[in-house]
Amino acid sequence: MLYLKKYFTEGLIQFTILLSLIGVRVDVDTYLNNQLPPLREIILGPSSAYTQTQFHNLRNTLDGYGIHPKSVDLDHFFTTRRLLNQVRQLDRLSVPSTELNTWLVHRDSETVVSPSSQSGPSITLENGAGLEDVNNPDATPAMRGGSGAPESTYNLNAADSSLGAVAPEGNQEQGGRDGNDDLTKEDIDLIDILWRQDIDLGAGREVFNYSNRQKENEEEQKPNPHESKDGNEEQESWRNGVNLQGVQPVDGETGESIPEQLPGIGSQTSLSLQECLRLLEATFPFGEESEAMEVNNTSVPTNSSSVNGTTGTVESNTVGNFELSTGSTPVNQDVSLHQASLPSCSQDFPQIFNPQLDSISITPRTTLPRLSSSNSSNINSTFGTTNLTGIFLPPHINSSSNNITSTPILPDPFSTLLEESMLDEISLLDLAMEEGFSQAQASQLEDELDSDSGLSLDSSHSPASPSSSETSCSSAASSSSTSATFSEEGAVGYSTDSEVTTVEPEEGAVGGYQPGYSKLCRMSYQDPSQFHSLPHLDSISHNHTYNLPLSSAFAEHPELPIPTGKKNVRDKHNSKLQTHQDLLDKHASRDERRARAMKIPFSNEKIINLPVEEFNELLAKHHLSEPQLALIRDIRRRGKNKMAAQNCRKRKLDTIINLEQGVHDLRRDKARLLKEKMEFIRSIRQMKQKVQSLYQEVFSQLRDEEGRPYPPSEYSLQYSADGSVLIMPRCVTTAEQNRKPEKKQKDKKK
DNA sequence: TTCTGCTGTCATGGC
DNA sequence: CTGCCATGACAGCAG
Repeated sequence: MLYLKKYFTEGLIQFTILLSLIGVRVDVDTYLNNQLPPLREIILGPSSAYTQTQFHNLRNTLDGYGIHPKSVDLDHFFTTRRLLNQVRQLDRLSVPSTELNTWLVHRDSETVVSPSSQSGPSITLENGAGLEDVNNPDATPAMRGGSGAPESTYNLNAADSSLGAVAPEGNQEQGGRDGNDDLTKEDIDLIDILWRQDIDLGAGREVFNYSNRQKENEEEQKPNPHESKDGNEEQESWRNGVNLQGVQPVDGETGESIPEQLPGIGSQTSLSLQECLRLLEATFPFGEESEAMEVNNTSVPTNSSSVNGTTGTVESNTVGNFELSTGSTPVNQDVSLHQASLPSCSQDFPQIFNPQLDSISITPRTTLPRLSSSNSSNINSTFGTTNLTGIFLPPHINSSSNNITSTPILPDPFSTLLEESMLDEISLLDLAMEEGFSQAQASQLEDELDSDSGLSLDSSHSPASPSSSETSCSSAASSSSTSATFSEEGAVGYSTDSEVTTVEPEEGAVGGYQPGYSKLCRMSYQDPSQFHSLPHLDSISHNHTYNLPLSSAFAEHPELPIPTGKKNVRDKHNSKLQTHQDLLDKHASRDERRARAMKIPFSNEKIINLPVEEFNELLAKHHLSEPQLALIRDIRRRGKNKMAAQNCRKRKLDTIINLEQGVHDLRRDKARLLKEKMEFIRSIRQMKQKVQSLYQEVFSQLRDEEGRPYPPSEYSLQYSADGSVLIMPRCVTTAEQNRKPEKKQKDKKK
């Protein structure tokens, strides 16, 4: 059965790891508690029968933060709950599951199964018990468990029971189990928020690494449950040794020793870690006692030492929360799972628990300490919770909790949470904006594509970019294997047409079908491949009347086949061309036929494109009648006007395209500016947050002549221009905002 | 048949 | 004044 469990558990773990890798959070807690009794049975073992009640108990404990029903702290508890709910409502942060999380789960399950785990609890219990007794005189007998074992022991049992380990003391679990779910989620949210906040505040990654190292150390340190059974004394001695060392946790980032004030947060976390480790060891007896003694000597002593040194017996020590050393502060005694779950608040928490802090601004802080105190009584439940949380919490949470000591600055947690939520909103806005921007870009791209399909084609021919148009046209002309001779004509307006015209023989008799070529140029823009298919020109339906040398030539030499026939020879669509030529002739004939009718001796092309001087010479050469001259002038006028109209239309298109481009650029700039704006807003908020935290910190440390803290409701800090900070009554501040109060002035360096 | 786009043409104005 | 160009407006044609 054990093997089956092990394999099954391993499979689940692997599956969970995969899920975590792809970002899916696996709420094992839920499944274990509610959904899969068989699974739980398999993983946790037959002892899970106990666990149900234990889970209930645990849940209760979590909800109540381990507060005894009769405890006066229930008020605080509800307050905390309310605040937490509010925070949750502000922003629900989904905690991503990670590998670490999965492993923790696995370990727990294994631990439960393994008989050693059962024995293990006793060991831990002893350690914790001693501490617990000392620290938590408040603990009710019921909480401690019917066994009468020390609280620590009880806690351990509870934790184990939560895991499915045998927990004969049902009483203990009552406090803790039920609340686990809710608290765990809340804690997760808080932890995640705080963790992010730490990151935002610049907490070094090494901090987390440090915590991780501690975790690992703890894992390694954790002797096998079996051994722990027998070696409870060893652990205690180990811890004692740690205490003797008096090593304080060191901020991984700053290298400074971390204040020991941290309440039970760390302890809780550590407890969960230890339990997890212990369970893991139980499952996978990789950890040798010797290896654990090495690890303990190194990492463990650091945290616990400080604790013991101050308070003498701190749950955290018992729990093995090395990171959080609360020894010096009386708060140390208060250990709450919540706080334990709260990751990166380490530095702030001292402030939080600092009684000097003004109640107004630090309402959350006050609540938290209270919670911790209340929890102190229900350490057992806390531990149970811790197990769940620690096990199921995402790795970063754990790391963050471990890192609490190392985190540099932690402002008011709730304000931080609020700030974070706001920041998240901003980030969401940013994302939305970015998305909008991307969408806008996409739409613009679509527009551009559309314009390319339509306008841009023309744009290439636009007068504004005559070069391009010309180039394209020239390319088209070149593709048509004709050398541009239009220069001879003295190109006018768009070279496109003129160049195209050059395709024809100089006389232009052979089909100076300019419009068609212009169209060709456009088509070439649309699809360059069409350059090779010049014959398509023949298929151009539009008839462009007068400059058509074709028609003129045809008119002049009716007997000759239509000049376009040259191209048509290559063309496969002769019949089509024939029809088209008919149409061309038909349409072109208007001025052409007139010219024919009037016996005009030269082509319309010359009439239109020749420079004025040459044109006049041409006219002078031939003795033309007045009607002929009038017709020629009309032809020239219309021809030029036609080109002018084409140029004009091209310019229009080009203008439109330019405007579109300008709109695109403006939109892009707008999006960029908005993004920058949001970034500035975010940075400003962060600065405000920091300033607020500093304000609170400074204010909380201020004392009057009698050493009493200033009530924040009556006094406030004012910043002077020279950088000094003044504390002055609020009434004065409000009434005499502009006047510099000469009241109490205390320079605060900051 | 209607709509739309393209083209040619005319009228006008400016240079 | 003439020539050229630009442009709006209109009409015709074709898809």
